[in-house]
Amino acid sequence: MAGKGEDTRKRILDTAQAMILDHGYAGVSVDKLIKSLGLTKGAFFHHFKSKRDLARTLIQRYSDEGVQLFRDSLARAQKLSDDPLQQFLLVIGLYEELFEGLTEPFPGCLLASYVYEMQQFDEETRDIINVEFYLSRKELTSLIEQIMEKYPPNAEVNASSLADGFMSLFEGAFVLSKSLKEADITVQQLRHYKTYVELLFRQ
Amino acid sequence: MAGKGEDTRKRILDTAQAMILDHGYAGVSVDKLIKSLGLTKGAFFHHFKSKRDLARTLIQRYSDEGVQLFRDSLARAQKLSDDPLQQFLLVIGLYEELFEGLTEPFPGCLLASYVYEMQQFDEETRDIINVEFYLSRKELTSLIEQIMEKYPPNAEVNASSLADGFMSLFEGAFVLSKSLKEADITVQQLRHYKTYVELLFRQ
DNA sequence: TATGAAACATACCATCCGGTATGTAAATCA
DNA sequence: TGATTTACATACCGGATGGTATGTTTCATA
Repeated sequence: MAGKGEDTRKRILDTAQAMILDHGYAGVSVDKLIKSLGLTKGAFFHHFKSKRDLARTLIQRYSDEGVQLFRDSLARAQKLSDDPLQQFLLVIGLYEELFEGLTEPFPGCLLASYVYEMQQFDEETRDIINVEFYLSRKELTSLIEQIMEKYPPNAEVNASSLADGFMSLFEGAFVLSKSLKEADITVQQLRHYKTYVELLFRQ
Repeated sequence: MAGKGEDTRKRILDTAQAMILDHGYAGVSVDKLIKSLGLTKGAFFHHFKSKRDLARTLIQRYSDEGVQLFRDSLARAQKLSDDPLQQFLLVIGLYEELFEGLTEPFPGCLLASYVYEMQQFDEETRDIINVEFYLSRKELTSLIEQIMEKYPPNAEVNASSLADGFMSLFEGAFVLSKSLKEADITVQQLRHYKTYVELLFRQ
């Protein structure tokens, strides 16, 4: 059971994240944030000791959710197949499902938003972003290496850069999607990535 | 011959662009900008009637340069080959060359930087970004359609989403590159894209 | 060499910014 | 029930912000 305090804290985080993806971190003042929440400064600084504290908490939450989503997806895929290639294709399919239903463009990636304002943040906050990308790369690379051992690729490719390609896909698709206001760009790029993997490892 | 005024104007634009890619648009105050340039407010507001004016001028210049680069690359490729597939592969190769020599990560794409602060800008500025993506997509799609007519693809793909993939590649690679401070991510992703195109259209 | 415009510099302003100090109602619990 | 903590609200502060008004210097040109 979440108390009222935790509920308000979550409301602040959710609203802040949505606003930051549209205005940027520096573009979201504490005043504007609390006004759109119907709160006061007292409330905000009760839950977060500074704006930097909010920024750090926010990106940590976002990063944790991202890692969790990937691990859950992989776990589901591993239950459905023992073959690493099939597992990877299933994971891609699960991400497709996530973005298939959207009528509006995905609001964007908070990591990318931070990356383009990197100097606004302290080292601890910047490190959270780094760790997220390193961790995702590591786990994805491990899966792709299993695939490459079993299926010799039809072109000279490198496992970790193929993993980077998967992460990069979302970052790129989100930017185009946000600007062009087209909801289906991410799904289309996921399908291209899936096709690429199939063409690479198909005998 | 550029007078001293035009030179200062260019210096402001160049410095502003570099700073915005690190701090975000809202994170670069006019004060900080002129301080790092060794100028005064009088100088800045002589060259730009407002900060918004700087933002608009900056993104227009960046967009124009991007379109120009693509058209130049395509023109060079067309001189080297009559085949649309070879032309596309050559264009990708030319972009590879551009990013091959870098020792530091590419500072990022100003369009993406703006996209993640979209609400900071007026409609005219937002439109410049839109037009850039639409135009690039259109010209790239046209080339890919020529390829598809001549070479039936080995998988069911769509020309415009494949074009989106090329633009998306840079946006994604820049984000990873900036965060991980690895200079070669963009080149690696360009090589993957080239491999994908080859696998798609190879008989 | 006089003149006007371009290219800056200086001083100032209203507003907004993150942050603090203090107060208070409500929930928790010994 | 009394004491303490949690969860807010109010009022205020010093500094930064974008922008303006008013200079001064440089420089081409007539």
